[in-house]
Parts: sequence; C-alpha cells; structure tokens
Amino acid sequence: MEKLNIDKVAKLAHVSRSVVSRVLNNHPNVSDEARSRVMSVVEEYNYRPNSVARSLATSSTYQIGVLSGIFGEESLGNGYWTLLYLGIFEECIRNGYYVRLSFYNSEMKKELHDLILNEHHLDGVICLNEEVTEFTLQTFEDSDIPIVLVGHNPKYPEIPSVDVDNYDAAYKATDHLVQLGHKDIGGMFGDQNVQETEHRMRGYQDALCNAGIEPKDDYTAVGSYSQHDGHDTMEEWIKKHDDMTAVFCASDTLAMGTLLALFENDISVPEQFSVVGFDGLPISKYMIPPLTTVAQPTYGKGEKAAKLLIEKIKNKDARVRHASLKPELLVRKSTAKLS
Amino acid sequence: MEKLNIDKVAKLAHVSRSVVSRVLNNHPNVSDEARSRVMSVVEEYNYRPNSVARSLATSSTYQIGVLSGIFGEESLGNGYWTLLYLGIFEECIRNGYYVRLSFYNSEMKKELHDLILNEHHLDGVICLNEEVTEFTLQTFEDSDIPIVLVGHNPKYPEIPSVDVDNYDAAYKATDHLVQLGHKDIGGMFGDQNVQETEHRMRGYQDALCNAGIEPKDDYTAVGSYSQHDGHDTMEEWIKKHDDMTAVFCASDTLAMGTLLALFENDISVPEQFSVVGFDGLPISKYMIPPLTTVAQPTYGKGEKAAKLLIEKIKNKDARVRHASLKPELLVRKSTAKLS
DNA sequence: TTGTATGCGTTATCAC
DNA sequence: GTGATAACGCATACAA
Repeated sequence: MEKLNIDKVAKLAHVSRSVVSRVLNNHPNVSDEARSRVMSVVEEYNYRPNSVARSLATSSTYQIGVLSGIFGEESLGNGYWTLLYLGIFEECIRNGYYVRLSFYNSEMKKELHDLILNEHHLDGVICLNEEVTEFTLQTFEDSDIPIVLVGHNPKYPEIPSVDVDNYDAAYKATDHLVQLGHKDIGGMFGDQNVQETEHRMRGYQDALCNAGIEPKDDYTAVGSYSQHDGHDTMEEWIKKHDDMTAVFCASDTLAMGTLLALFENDISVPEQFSVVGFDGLPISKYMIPPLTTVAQPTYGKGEKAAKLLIEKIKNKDARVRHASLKPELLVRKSTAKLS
Repeated sequence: MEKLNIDKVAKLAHVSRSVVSRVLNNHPNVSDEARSRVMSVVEEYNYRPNSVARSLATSSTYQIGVLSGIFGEESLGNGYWTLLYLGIFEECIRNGYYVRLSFYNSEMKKELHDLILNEHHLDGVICLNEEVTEFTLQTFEDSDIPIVLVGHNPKYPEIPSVDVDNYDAAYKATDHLVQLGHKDIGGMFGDQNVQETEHRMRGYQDALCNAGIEPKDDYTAVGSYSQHDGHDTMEEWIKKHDDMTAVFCASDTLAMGTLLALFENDISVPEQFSVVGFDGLPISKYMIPPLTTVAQPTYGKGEKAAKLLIEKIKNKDARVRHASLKPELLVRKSTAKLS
C-alpha cells in the first residue's frame, strides 16, 4: 500500500487539494457532498496528514517541551517527576500535543543547549524548576513562545505558573504537630534561594508563633530535599538537641532520611519522636512507619501546567494566571501525641 | 534581529544556498574559502537550520519515541523510570536526537494511539515494557522503523533488546541468603507472563537447589512488583510460614512492602528475618533498614538501549543485538547470618 | 463553493 | 567546486 499524500487523496475524492485540506482542518465553505467524498477516502485509506509538512506550512509543531533540572539520583528517583510528567503528558495528548521531556544541567555543553530547546520545534515550554527557568527565558529571549512554570518565581510575574500553596501546607503540617502537644519542633527545608522555601518556612514559623512557640534558628536547617541531607541533619540534631520531639520536613525525601537517622539511633517513631513530611509521594505510604505528610496534588500540578500552557498557545494574549493548588494533610503513623 | 534562513545566509556569504547546505552537512566538494566564509556568517548570526524543513526534505526527524506502560502510581513512583529515561535521554541528545516520552495504556482511545506513535515523526522507538511492545509492533507493522526493547521478549528475536542478566542477579541474591545460613527462603516475583520473571525464578530456584535446598511452591509468590503486593504477601507468609527466615524479592518495591509488613508484625530485620531486593533503586539505601539488593545498571540500560537504536537507525541492516548487563550485589543492612 | 498558485526552509540532483 | 532547480507535503490567499 503506497504512502499517500494530500494530492492523491484529492484525486481519489475527485476534488482539489484545498478541499481536502479544508475538510481535514474543519474549515467552512465546503459542500457536504465534497466533504463526505473526502472523508470516505480518508477512512478507506486511513490517511493521516504529514505533520512535518503541516508544521512547515503553519510554523506550529504541536510539540511542547518540558524541561527539568537534575539534582542527582536521589531527587530524580523519588517518584515526584514521573507523576508530574504524567499529568502534563496526559493533558497534552488529550489536546493533540506531543511532549518532549528534557533534562538540563548547567555543566552541559553549549551545543546541547541548542538541541534541548530548539525553538523551531516547540509551541511552548513548561519549566519544572527555577534553575531551569533562567536558562529557558534566556534561550527564548526575543521569541514569543509561551512558557509556564511549575512552582513560582516572583522575579517573573508575567509568566503563568502553577504551585501548591506552600505556606498553607507547611502551616498545616506544623500545626498538626503543635496540636499533638509538641513544642520543640525542628524544620528542615530545601534550597535556600527559592520562594517555595521561603513560603514553607513562613508557614512553619507562623504555626509555631500562633501557638505561642518561638521559632529557634538552630532548629531550622536549609539545604536540599535529598534523603542524604535529611539523614545528616537529623543525625546532628539528635546529638545537639535533646529537647526536640518532632520535626517538619519540607519534603518526603527529607523525611525518609530523617526516619533512617532516627532508626539508627534507636529512637522510635512515633513513640519518642514525630515526623511529618511534605509531598505525599507514593512511597511515603510504605516508609517505616508510614509517613504523615501534607500531600500536594502532583499529577494535578502537571495537568494544570499543561492546561495553562495550551491556553496560552491558543491565545497569546490570555491573562497571566498563577494557579495555587490546595494541599491535604495525610495523617499516618509517624506522628503521635507528645507523651 | 530578523530570523534568517539558508538563502539569507547564502547571500551574506556570497555563495549559493547549496554551498551553505554542504558546509552545514559536512559534505565534500566545497572550497576552503567558501567554507570559512559561510562559517563566519553562521557564527556571527548564530544561524541554525530549521529542522522542520530539514525533516521534510530528508524525511528523518531526529526524534525518538519512548513508550512506557502505566501500572498505577506505585510503580511509576519508585524512581526506576526516571533513571532509565535519563540514560536514554542523555545518550540521544549527545547524538543529536530528541526524545518523546509517552505513556500508554490499553484503555486509551484509539485516536490517542495515533497521536502517541505517529510514524511520520519518529526515527525510532524504544519500548520500556512488554505490554507496550505488542502495541508498538502493530502500529508500525508495515513500516520499517527501528524498534528496541528494554527487557527481552523471546517472541521477537529480531528486535534488539537490552536487559540485565535476570538469572544471574536472582541467583546472586538468593545465594547470598544461602551463604548466610538461611534455608527457608521465600521468593516474591512480578508479572507471571514475562520472561524476566521466569529467569528470576530460575535463578532463585537454582541457587536453592545447588545448596541442596528444595524450592517449595508455597514459598513462591507471583503477582506484581508493587509495594502493596510485597506487603500483603509477606503478611500472609508471616501467618502461614513459621519456618521462613528470609525472602528474596524480585524488586526493591516488593522489598519495601515486605519490610513494612515485617515491621508491623514486630519482626526485626535483619536479626529475625533477612530481606534482599532487586533493582538497586536510589531509595533502597534509605529503607529501614537499608536494603541489601542486587543492583541493575538502570541508567546504563537506558543508555545502551539508545545506543542500539541509534545504531539501527543509521544502519538498518545492523546485526540484531541482545545486550545483557551485569548485576551487582549490594550488601547493606537487611540481611544477616541465621542465628 | 472550488481550484490554482505560491510559500514554508531544507536537501538533493544535475548541469555547468 | 559551484549554482540553478526540483522535490518534500501541506496551508492559504486569491482568482474563478
């Protein structure tokens, strides 16, 4: 069976190529008869227009780039990205867009940069973290390709973004510990220079303050979201802070490392120490003990980001929107009343 | 700065478009002088050929499709996919190929199928699991687009594949338990109908036999790789099998569920019970206790798959290769001598 | 409502 | 070694 193109279809349907084109693109001004002739040929031969040619003609590719930074195996391996990406992918494909997932780190060769975000190919870009945002914006400096952020960066108010309400989530998590009677509550956070961290810290601090507890500097750690950091920080705190009875971890991976450090030091959770995480990763349910955590709608974040981007692609003048998703506290077995 | 195309570059370099094209594609028959004139214009204006147009002309898109099945949150969220994909991505991008990661499940609407694997767009496809292979092969039935499998399917000997040596890995893991003095060793496995499972089971059984231990049917469970299954199976075994002192789990996620069930039943690992996993996921290091496991080179699997595919794309007649990667036993804290 | 002609930006073929 | 010119397959402005 020969590969067909628009001309052959036109010939088979006894019309001109433009009629075929109009039918396929749902344009008006085509008689019912012509339309049905074309359609039956299309059906019979299962004709699909060549999208490369279509892209060349319309200069829109129906491809969306997703760009993520890399922060070592641990952060890649926690399951967050996959879920986020799945949300993006499914929403895109439902709307007829393909997705190209790329990873970026600043050590990559310049030539690869060009390859990753080749603007000729992309109708839009979703940035999965702030590190990547700078690079993306730079690359597309004077092109008007729509960009959407997962997370939020106050430096770029004109870029649509999707994020969980970090303040609210951290507040809920910390307040949960407070309600259980804890007073000496540590806080572990991720990257220093991100607004996300700032918001989570504020939520943590406000929950303490509102309960009449003064946040202490040496009960707070800022570093990365890795299990490794969670482990080392907790290890240190165990030695230094006798009074501490609970900790709020700004990620489930931090909590995972924390749980291990506690285990290694024979401190039982939740009898002697309470831990609450952040993310609601699929694996958090199987930590030992199962982790109490504030879940963010990870899949939903991806889905929403894709929605905003596609909206922006279809209407470049669409109002800039910053979506804020609601977190949800999942109480499991890693927290208990202070005894 | 105006967007340039090959003609404008040609004009600026005082040559014809053909010369520009030859220079950019490293074709012979172009004088040193012309070449350098072209190059300096290219550099100065940072000209990049439009790859959509190039694709139309060459009918090769430099895009590779990666297709994965979906088996619920848990399996998606364990970090295996991300690492595998990273291996694929980095190898591809080094060779100038873009990657499109798609998920597939059989419940998806037909129209979406077409979208996911639109053959006009892809120079090759990597299938991440067997479920997806059937679908892919069907889609590309009478096109000769190269396909590579991660994993191995004996039904398609003509399709290149990459896999870890499943037999060897399972043997090593089980033998490790045997060496520690264990005799009553359970075995938990994934999907029944996959060759992978068969090989892992044989490795497990042979390790037992070679130590003079007879494998028992009711010490063997087959189901899925999920934490959930690991948990439930172990729970059941705790009730039924008093003698069992160790278990080989054919995935780290199964092991994770197993550890939780053990914990919930106050059976301490490794003092009373030993557990060994399979995969060497990044998170396995932070399980409680840190998991002894046979690691497979996940990133390397992806990288190798991409290598094989690109080789096949560049030379359709390349010999079909089935790569088998070596596993490595990582002894951590979840296994100990039988006391 | 339909058809014709032109352009999208390359690569490739063939004269020169 | 170089430069016209014809594809590649589609969309679209314009003429009919």
